[in-house]
Amino acid sequence: MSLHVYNTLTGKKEVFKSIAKNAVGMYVCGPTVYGEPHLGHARSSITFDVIYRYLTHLGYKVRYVRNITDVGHLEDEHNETGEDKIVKKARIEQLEPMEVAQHYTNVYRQAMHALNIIDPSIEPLATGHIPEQIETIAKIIENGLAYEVNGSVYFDVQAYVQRYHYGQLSGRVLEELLAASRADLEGTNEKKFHADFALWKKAGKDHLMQWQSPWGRGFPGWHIECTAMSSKYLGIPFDIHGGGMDLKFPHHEAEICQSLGAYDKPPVNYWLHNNMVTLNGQKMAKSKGNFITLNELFSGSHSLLQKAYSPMTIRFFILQAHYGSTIDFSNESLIAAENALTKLEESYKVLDSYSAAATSSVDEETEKEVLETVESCYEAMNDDFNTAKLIAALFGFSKIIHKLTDPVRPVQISAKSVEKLSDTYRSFWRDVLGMRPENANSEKIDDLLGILIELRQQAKDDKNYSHADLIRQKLEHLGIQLKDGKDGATSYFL
RNA sequence: GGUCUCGUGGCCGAGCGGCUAGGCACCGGUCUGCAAAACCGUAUACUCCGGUUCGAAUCCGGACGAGACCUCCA
Repeated sequence: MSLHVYNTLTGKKEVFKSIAKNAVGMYVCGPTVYGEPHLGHARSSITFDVIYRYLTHLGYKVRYVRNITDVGHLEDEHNETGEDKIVKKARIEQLEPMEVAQHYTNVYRQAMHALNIIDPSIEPLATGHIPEQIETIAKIIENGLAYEVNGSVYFDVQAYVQRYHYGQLSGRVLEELLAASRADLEGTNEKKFHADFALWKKAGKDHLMQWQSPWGRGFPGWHIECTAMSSKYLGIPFDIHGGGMDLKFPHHEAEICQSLGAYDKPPVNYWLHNNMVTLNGQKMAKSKGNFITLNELFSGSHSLLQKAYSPMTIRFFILQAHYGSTIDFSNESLIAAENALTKLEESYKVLDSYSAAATSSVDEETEKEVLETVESCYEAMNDDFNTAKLIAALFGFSKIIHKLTDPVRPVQISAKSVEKLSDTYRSFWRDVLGMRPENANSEKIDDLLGILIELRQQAKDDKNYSHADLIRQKLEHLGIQLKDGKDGATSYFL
């Protein structure tokens, strides 16, 4: 089966076909850097990280662009007191707006690295592309699809619908937008039509982030940066545009308008949207104040957290569900994820140190299982990046590995099959799912535990089991687990 | 109010018309000084009511429930 993706634009699973034969252009909406990154950000970045990794695994050369929105945009566009979010944060924290943006950009990047997310090929900043945005806006005006009022520029939706189909992505129709109109809020509005959206906003004197433009001093509208930057680095149209579900409307709908408005071409062939992380069934969001930041998860410092959860646990937790479904946060499911992750990680280590004994007897049944499981790994990922199914397949591998290394009656398979199993497991576990071992044990710890294991062994030899158990128990309290193997050797797990 | 999505066993979560998803937890067994791990085995499902079909968790209609978007949001 070839790669199929669920295209939110058409609402269907489609065969994925890239524009260039062996290359893919992918753009994903990154964060607005005015606050701590939370679980929701992790979901989006992990989703597209795995998509990026899998496309690369399939042999595509991927140019992956993920922006940083470092202009805060308005808290409330309809209200004159609407304040730029980054500017507001800067006022509260008594910093330069760019200090705020820089700080949260740094925090975001650190968290991404902790989650083993590969850096995008290009990570453009909105403020670094003001000329490009102005240029794009000018093109739209030139094409008669935007108008200037009082130093601000708005997209002319009414003119747009004369030429193009509006609401393709969000399924919204203009009549609906009219019906939902907040006419009562529009007293001071400059827009000709309430569905029009800002491309450029005039800045007041005390607005801290502002730039010179053909329309006077101001700052760009929220949606235009993605159009300007994606077209600059990926061309038009490009292959994949990703982001959270909540961005479908108005943000992505506006991007389609802007792209058609400026270039007469739709921006992208495949729209992919990840679903939300919920907390007690409610969307986790900054604006709702019910979010848990990534650093809180890593350290366990949040009243809702029973314990700290490692970055890989978070990553695994998210990958256990398909990206298109919501996932509900709970301590129970995080702990379950932690246990499951440990199992797969241990099987991986066992396999890593396994070498097939030279033998002529080969278990046909197991041989077949290996091939089938390899197959199901690809099937899972080709089916719209179904990581939940992939993980189920990896547990299949785990079972096979334990059969091979059974201390009593190990099953034999051919060296070729072992290699196949090993390569596939490594590819999918490490390269595609991006799971990395977390406890790089320092040599000192290894030596120290070696001493304790030796002392315990002496106690065991003397049949002083209470002493032996005491050592094991005390280590257990420190989170170190001792396991006595069949061969008499003891191993430890942090 | 409008648009849309979803409702699976104790918990999480695949499934898109017939064939064991998987994980976590639980229980029984093998192994072990005891644990742990591993292995073998048992159990627990498809919100409700109609319909289509030889056959439905899966398709259609309805009810109830939950959520998302319609303002900034991953």
